Amino acid sequence: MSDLLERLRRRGWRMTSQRRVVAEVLDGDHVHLTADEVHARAARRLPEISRATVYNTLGDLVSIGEVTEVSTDGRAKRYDPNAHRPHQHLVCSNCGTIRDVHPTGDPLADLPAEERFGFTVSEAVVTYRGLCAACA
Amino acid sequence: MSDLLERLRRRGWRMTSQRRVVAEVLDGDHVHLTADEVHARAARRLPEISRATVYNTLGDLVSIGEVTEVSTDGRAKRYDPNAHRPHQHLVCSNCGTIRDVHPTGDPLADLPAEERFGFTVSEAVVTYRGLCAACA
DNA sequence: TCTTGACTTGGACTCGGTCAATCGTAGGAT
DNA sequence: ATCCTACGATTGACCGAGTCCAAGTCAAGA
Repeated sequence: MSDLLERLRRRGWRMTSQRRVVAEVLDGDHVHLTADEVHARAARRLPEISRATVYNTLGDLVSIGEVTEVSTDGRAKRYDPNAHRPHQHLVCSNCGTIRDVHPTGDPLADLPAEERFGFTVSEAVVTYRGLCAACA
Repeated sequence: MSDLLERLRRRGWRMTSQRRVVAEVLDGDHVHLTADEVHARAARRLPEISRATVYNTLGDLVSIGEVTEVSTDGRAKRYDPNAHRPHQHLVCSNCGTIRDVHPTGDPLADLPAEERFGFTVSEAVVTYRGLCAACA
C-alpha cells in the first residue's frame, strides 16, 4: 500500500487521478523507473495520461523531496521513491539492474580538506558498478 | 605539451589532423569538456571539423581507455583526459564547475557482503557535491 | 453549486547524440 | 616519389529524452 500517497495527502498536495496513478506506480522498494516506464505503467490504469503530465508530476515530486532522480547510465533519468532514507546504488554494468544499498562509513569524511578546493561539500553520491548474479 | 598525443602515437593510432586537434583540446588537468565544447575549440583551429568526427574520436578515446566519460548532471556527457590515475569528482551544484579529487580510503570496502545482492562489484564512482568558493 | 487557480493535454520544439552513404586521405607497398 | 586502399571524415537525416506553450479541464474551498 502506498506510503507515498499518504505522505502526499498529508502535505495537502492537490490530488488528481493522474497524480494518484503516478504515485501508485512509484510505490515500493528498489523501484527505479524511467519517466517513459512510469508513463507506460500509469497509462495501463489511465490510458489518456500524457507524457507531459508524467514529467511535471515527477519533477514536482523531486522538488518537494519525495522522490530522487538517479542517472546511472547517461541515458534516461530514473526516479527513486525511496527518498526517506539515504542510500546509494549498485548497478549491473551489463543489464542495468539497480539495487539500493547502504554502505557503512561516511564517504564525505574521506575527502581531505586540501582536496576540497574551497568548496562547501554537502553530499557524496556513490554508484557501485559490477555484474549481477544473473549476468556474471 | 601533449602526453595524450604522445601515448596515442605510441599505440599506433592513425593520426589525422582532426584527431590531433581533438587530442590537443583535451590535454590538461581538471579538463571536463562536453562534446560540443570540444567541437567548438577544435573548430577554432580546424574550422571544417564535423560534430560526428568529434563524437567518433571521443568514443574511440573512451573505448581504448585514454579518456573517461563523466556524467554529473544528467545533461551532456563530459570527457576527462585524466584517465591514467584514478580519481573522483567534486561538482559545484550551482555553476557546474568540476574538480578532480583523490579521496582517501576505498569506498568498495564500505559495501558489506550482505549489501551486494550477489553482484561482483568492481568499481565505486563517487561524486561529491557542494558549492564552490565563488558560488557559496 | 460556483468559481478559480492549479493541473492536464497535445503538439511543436530543443538538445544531445547516432547513423549511413559518400568522399577524402594517411601511411604502407612498390 | 607515387600509388592504393582501408580507415577516417563529412553531411544531413534521424532518434530519444525532455521542455514549453496555449488552450481546455477540474479539485476543492466559498
